[in-house]
Amino acid sequence: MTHAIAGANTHAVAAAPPPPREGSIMKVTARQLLQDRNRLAPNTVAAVVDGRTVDLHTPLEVADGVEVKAIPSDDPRALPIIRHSTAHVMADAVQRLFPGTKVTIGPSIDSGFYYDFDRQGGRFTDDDLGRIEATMKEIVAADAPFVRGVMSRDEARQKLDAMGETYKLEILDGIPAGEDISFYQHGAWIDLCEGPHVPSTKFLQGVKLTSVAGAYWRGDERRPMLQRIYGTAFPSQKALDAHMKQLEEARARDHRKLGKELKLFMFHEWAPASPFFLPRGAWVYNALVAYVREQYARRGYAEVITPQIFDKALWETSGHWENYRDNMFLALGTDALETAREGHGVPLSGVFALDEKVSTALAPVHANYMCGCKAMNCPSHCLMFGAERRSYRELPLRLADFGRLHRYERSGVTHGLSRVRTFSQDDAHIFCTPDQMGAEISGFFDLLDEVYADLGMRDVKILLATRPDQGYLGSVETWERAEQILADAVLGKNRTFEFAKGEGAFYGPKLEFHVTDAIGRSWQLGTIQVDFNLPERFDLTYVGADNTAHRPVMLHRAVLGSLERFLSVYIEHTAGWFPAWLSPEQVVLVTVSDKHVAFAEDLAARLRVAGVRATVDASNDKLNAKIRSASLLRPPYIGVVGDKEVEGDGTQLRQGRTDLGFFGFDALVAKIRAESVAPSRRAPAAG
RNA sequence: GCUGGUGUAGCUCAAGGGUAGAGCAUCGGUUUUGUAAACCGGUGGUUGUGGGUUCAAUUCCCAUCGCCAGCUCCA
Repeated sequence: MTHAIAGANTHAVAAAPPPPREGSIMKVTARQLLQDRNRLAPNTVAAVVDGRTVDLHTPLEVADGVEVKAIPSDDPRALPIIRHSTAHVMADAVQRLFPGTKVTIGPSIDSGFYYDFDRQGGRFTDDDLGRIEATMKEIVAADAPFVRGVMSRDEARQKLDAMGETYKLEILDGIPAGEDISFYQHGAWIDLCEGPHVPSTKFLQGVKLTSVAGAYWRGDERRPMLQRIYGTAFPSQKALDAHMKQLEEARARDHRKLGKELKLFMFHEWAPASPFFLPRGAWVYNALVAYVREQYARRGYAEVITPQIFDKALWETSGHWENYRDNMFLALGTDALETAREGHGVPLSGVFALDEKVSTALAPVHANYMCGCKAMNCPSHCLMFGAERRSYRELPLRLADFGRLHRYERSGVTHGLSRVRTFSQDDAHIFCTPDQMGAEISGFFDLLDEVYADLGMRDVKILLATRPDQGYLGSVETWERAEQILADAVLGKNRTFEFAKGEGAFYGPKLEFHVTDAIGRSWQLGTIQVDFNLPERFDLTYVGADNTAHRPVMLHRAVLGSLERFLSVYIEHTAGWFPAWLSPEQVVLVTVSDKHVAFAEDLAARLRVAGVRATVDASNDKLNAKIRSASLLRPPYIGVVGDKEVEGDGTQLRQGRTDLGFFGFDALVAKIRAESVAPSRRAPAAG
């Protein structure tokens, strides 16, 4: 029982010893430093000492006169501390309510915190969450101070053993020799923990448990499944309320919900994770492709069209067979299927992913018959490059491809449009000389900046994803060279980047471009990857000015990435309110009464001839109802047509809930036509 | 793939061992409307699919598929 444990531990968690002084170096806590300077405020959660964020409990070795700043509870740096402490309070509550439950780890995360528990035989229900939350509130109200203590390794082991905390024992064994083995206690509850923590439980206002889910011990699917409880915490109830509102906003923008409501796309269980684009969605999709094509036309790209299904030999050459086979759909002819069926009696459909059973059944046909649906365009482009004798004068050769790709994604990972099994990308491969790489990457930055600006995506953040630990092609030296080129290109554009260690593709390092959407969430969209490997594998060469063969470099790049995934981001970014240049309809005309229908139909027809996408709602609903039902599809403009508008040959225009006033036919055409192209393509305003 | 949840009309949701109901949408009619929901009436379901238990299953059990959350994965 928790209380018995705490009783036994009272001595172990003693106050820290008085600070030893060694010359000008002393060992003191941030609390002492702040007190000495009279800067400890009632709302101080932690401190910044020497540039490091530390809690008030942990003894530090600092020099005399070190700089110390208090962190108040509403400082962003306090948030992870508050959340981590809240995780402790939750674990306390769980062990009070469910004795025998073992604790494991409970970190703070971006959206809050979680704690993983091993609860024998039991799972936590929503009711349990309510009870846990209530108990947590009691613990918070008790205003119990957090106390830090240090034990020897043997003491710690005995203690955890007595508590039956087997997972904590495993964590203890992982703590390197020489490091302090610290425990934190609040009230009667104690936990092996390195901190940091808030001074007392009263700092944990605005606490909310959000969900429960399974999670593997140490993220390893071979190890026990634990019960993870997620929650979030803020310095105040008010801040929590704001956060809950933000979540609600995100739910309201969920592209799966909007996709249905706005009739953009659908799914069917006979093609799992494969979107069907309905006419409105297909319009947006095609408009995006048209926009990118226009960009390509001005930037020297050439678009190609390539096959869907290839002999296994292609994938063996490219390395996908070895590195990516489990994610590929295989396609077989009837004869191969018959061979497999006869040999093994395994029922097969025409297209499927490779699992062990199927793999065994197919063993006899692998050699000759196996084909793969393309999961990437690059190998095709290599074949195209290699099909002719290439001159250095042709480089850089930029081959763009909107080809449809199929990737087998495991059933649990698919998600709306953002993770699907079939999609196409605004994909292109640039074949160039090593000398041209810098200029090509630089040119790509220009393209990227213009596209993101046109789409209203801000705050482009760049990550450099480096060589994975294993399963990569080529030599370490080649990788390092490529990583250097990418880093130099970013710096050459006066931009900064962060490393994403080990996150590179198996064939090369990449830059990832992350943008922030309208409600502050970050998404990876674009990427550019250096690849020395595929040209090697496909033995691609060009004839240089010196009349000898040289190996080209390949750059893989995409601006929007998967168009499907981009649409999911863009729908949520705009909440379904597409700008006129990307909206399936630009103006919906609603009539005041059916006297006006004939005029409205005529006006809409003339608008369409003039290049404006206009429709008419001629139903016999009242005007209010028509405006409402038109609004549900979120068109950029709605135009009201009544007697006055028939008279003036135009419409009373509204945008959302705003009345824009009367627009005659010519003015309306001029306005909407001007907005029918991407912002970067519009004529600059006169004057 | 794993853990848990879930699947009822086109959509959002009720009900429930004795073959299901609302609102909206759709259809028909009345109304002729001035800036976010007029009124009346009708149609619409093998309750995801396949087995099992039972006199009886949509309800209980098993399997399977889809979806949702999380884990793992994301070339």
